[in-house]
Amino acid sequence: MVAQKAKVTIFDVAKASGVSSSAVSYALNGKPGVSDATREKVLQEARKLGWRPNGAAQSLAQSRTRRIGLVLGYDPQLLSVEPYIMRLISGLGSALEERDYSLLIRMSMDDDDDVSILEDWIATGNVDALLLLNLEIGDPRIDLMKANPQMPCLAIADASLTGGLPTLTSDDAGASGTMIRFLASLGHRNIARVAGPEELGHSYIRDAAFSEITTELGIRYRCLHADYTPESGADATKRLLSVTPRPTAIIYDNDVMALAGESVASMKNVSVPDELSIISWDDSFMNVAAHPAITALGRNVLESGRLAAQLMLKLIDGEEVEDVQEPPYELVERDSTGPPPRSKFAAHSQR
Amino acid sequence: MVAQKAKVTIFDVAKASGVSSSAVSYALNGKPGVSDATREKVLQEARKLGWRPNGAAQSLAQSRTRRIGLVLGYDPQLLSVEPYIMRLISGLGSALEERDYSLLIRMSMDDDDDVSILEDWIATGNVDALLLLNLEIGDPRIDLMKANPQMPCLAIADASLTGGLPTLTSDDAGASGTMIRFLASLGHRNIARVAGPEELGHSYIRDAAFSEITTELGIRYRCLHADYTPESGADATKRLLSVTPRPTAIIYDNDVMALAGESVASMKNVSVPDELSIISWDDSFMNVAAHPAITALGRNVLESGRLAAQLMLKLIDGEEVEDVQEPPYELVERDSTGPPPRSKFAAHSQR
DNA sequence: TTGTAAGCGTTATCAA
DNA sequence: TTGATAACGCTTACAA
Repeated sequence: MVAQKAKVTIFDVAKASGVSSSAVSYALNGKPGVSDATREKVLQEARKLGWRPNGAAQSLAQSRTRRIGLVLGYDPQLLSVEPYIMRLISGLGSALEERDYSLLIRMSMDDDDDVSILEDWIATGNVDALLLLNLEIGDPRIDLMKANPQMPCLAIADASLTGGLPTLTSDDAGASGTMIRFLASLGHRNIARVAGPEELGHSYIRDAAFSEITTELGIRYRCLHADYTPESGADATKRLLSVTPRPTAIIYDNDVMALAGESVASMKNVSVPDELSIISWDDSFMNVAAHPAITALGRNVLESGRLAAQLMLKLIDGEEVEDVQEPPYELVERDSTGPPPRSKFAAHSQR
Repeated sequence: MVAQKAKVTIFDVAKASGVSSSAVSYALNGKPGVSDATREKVLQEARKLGWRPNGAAQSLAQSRTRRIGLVLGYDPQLLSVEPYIMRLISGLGSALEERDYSLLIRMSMDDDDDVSILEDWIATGNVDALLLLNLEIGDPRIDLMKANPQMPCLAIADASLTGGLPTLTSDDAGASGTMIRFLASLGHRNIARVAGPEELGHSYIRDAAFSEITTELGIRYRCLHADYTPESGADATKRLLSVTPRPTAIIYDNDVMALAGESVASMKNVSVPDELSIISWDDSFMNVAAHPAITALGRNVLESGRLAAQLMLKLIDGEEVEDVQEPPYELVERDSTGPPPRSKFAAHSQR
């Protein structure tokens, strides 16, 4: 009842209950091997003494830590620009909580660091499973995990990037199609995209999908790579708005760049959505707060996090895990999208 | 060199080096008690075998986990709206990394949960120190920590809320003064504030400071409490814009609400900054991306995180820690602030 | 300088 | 159903 100052161990509980430490262990863990009477007695004494299992001892004995490891790339800019990570952590955390697991986080300063932290965790047994994010093409982490198949590991990425590791796949290609077709259905035939950094795995997937689908639909498409910051988004937008014929719609790979793009349009007196449609990849409060509110491709990141946690727990339990698809993207139509300016003539009206 | 499948222990290293396990331990930990020759030999064999200390065993033997605990309130909305937490985590993580510490995170679903997670960590010894955020007035966590003085604990909050616990104080009162005086110097005599939830400790501090300072300066001040979401920010803005005489400047307690407020102004054809000045408390990419770009009160949250980490490490080392001040807020002037509309007449022009 | 052995607090095996 | 007792892998006091 009362929290004890001195640590109370199972031996204290054993003495108080008048039984051995092993009986106590069985009783406290709900395992067979003790009579109901002593079990009752032990539980009572344990509660009375305020006993709680020592984490390190438990980990040592069971080689199980009840922790899941996540290495975050140290890029304060990216980390704070992207609501994604925090939402993912929320989802992970809430699902882990249900199983009394916690999330162990370390920060890597560069890619080598990233790998060595993972190596450390694998070797020291400090976590029960690993979650891999932001895989790049030919990512060294994949080889590392293949060399250590005993460590459960889940990747969140397009399956083409994960080399056969258990994967929670994001449908970036499908989402690309959704957006292009949405714009096409509004009448747009000349669209542009302000993408994220080229070396990121999902940028690569998106790049490929966009090229393919726009070609297929006979839509003019132009892509500029930026770095997710408002400055880079504004910059790319300025360049795109000076191209002739000017694209009638721009898709931004994140919300900050979309907002920055909308600001540029406003400054240049390019009316949104009358003269220019804007879509943001990944939805957030920013899109709602903007004026006009920005149409966005949203996904339930929280649910992704929960799903990822559940899959890792399965892996830890030794179950087979098939690749699972993230909750699908959904287009949230707001006020920043509309038909292109009088289709045919738009291309001529500016020179 | 090559990663081993089977776990290699100090006994393996001992056998390979032809010495005892304790000699190995001394050698590997750089402690005196072994000759340079054997130390050399042991280090060499350890590397050859790919030995790494087992985390659980080390924790058990030293009662030291090299982990710091952080409980996050599960409010996906707040967590993702606020770049603050992610930036703080980045700062914490980077400083902890330098000392090979990691961050253990759990998610609490409500206040009771919060306390019981902390209790659990204290009792099971799963972390070496705790970081407390978002303290409320009369927060139960303070009593908990006072009842367990053996657990190092740092609070990030105004010192008036932390009941004597080691504290990294944020100067919310001072910051309030900075903003009010800035607006006053521009000529504003009628300002409003869209605040965060009333029950939050720092809202309370800000509320008090604002009332006091505006009274002192003879400035008309009105405050509406919202909940950090764009909807609530937009709502509050609408109400404030319909008050007579209309405030000539609005301060928002976070950036999302500031952006939403700016959108409302734009919709109502209230020109920013000509007719209305806007300031955001806490700076982020949103403010830069907005149009007009939003003047904001920024602070180096990353540095706060690093500072907090260093203080906790000191506490863990048993050093005394005096209360420390967070890096100061700084006003970043952008395009959303300016003098009020022809002072005297502004109040009359609307009825 | 070195090795032996006793913790650290559990879990789990094996006789009794 | 019980209670010794041996892991788990490391640190460290104490002997040699």
